[in-house]
Amino acid sequence: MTEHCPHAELASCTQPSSEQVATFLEQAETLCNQRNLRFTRLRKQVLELVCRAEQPVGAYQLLDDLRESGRSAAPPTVYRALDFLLEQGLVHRLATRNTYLACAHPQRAHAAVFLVCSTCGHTQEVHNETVIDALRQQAEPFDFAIKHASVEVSGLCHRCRINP
Amino acid sequence: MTEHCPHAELASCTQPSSEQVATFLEQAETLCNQRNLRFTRLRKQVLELVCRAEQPVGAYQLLDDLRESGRSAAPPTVYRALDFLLEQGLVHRLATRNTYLACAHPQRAHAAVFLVCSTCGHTQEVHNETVIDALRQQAEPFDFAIKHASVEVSGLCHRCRINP
DNA sequence: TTTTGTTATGTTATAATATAACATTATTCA
DNA sequence: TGAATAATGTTATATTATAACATAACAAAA
Repeated sequence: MTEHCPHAELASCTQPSSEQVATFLEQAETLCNQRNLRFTRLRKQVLELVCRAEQPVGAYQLLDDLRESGRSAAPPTVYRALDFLLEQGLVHRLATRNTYLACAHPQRAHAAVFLVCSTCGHTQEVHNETVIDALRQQAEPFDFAIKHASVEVSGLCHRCRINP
Repeated sequence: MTEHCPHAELASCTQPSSEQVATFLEQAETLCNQRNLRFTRLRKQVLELVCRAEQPVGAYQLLDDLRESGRSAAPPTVYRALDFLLEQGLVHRLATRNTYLACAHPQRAHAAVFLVCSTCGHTQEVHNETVIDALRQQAEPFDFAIKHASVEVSGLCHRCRINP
């Protein structure tokens, strides 16, 4: 998921080459097989659409894309596929924007932080244990058992800072 | 915002006494006056409803509440009041749940973390610079200028852990 | 290989959340 | 007072997501 990013030289982004998409889809398929789950044509197609999107994409955009591809589709078509992909950690949902993006590291479970540019929408997934460690520290005195953390940071990306 | 919380002995929660609500509303009014902004009857009423809610509350629940109170109201009525209160830091919005809650510390700007119990909905606002520091650290190599961080942790609260 | 149970998808309808656009009222301040 | 600005009222509609039930595809046992 690295190559053609228009904004971030420093790291991965959401506009991968065809080759990278193919690799990612293969990884996803392998992972589903290992878990005895069905990586159906629909699920694969939705994941591919999410991967190819330059930026986090909305469910109804995916619905349009599916329909353009000739498939008959309604909202549940998309949401069910997304639910599956979310459960398997293959995509993430940005709650602050109601959009979906491919996971940068689907292999292993992880806590992710998203840096979302409020100008161009470019979104960077970053991983680092310090944030989740800090959250665990904060949760502890409340005896709160963390299941999932949604950490979405909005601001200006490098490119938009330089060239507003 | 402390007294009657059914679940957390350890800290503040969203079910305050009438007295505490009154104090909070006074604080809000003072703050608006200082900023030369109008703490109108509608804004006050919406803030009071948010304060009195036992848990983070949805916009359409607030709409119903307003109507029950005899006021004529439509969705924009609520959303405009909420937008104002959000801008002034008097309420927070939980993006993962589309709900709103009174800010525990409206006096000063701050980065907040929300511990949201996925069983009972009880939500704890906590403050601590370690999380935002960790985020700043993560954003720096990307030259990303943070404007706002949405940090929402779902899991089990103390009470629901003990008494499931 | 048919049967049977399970999982996935199709389809229609609708719920839940949020905003656009324009009219009216209230407030401020010259 | 009157003009400008800010807030609210009102109607309509956009956007995001789910419920409910029918059909199809698949898997595993009989």
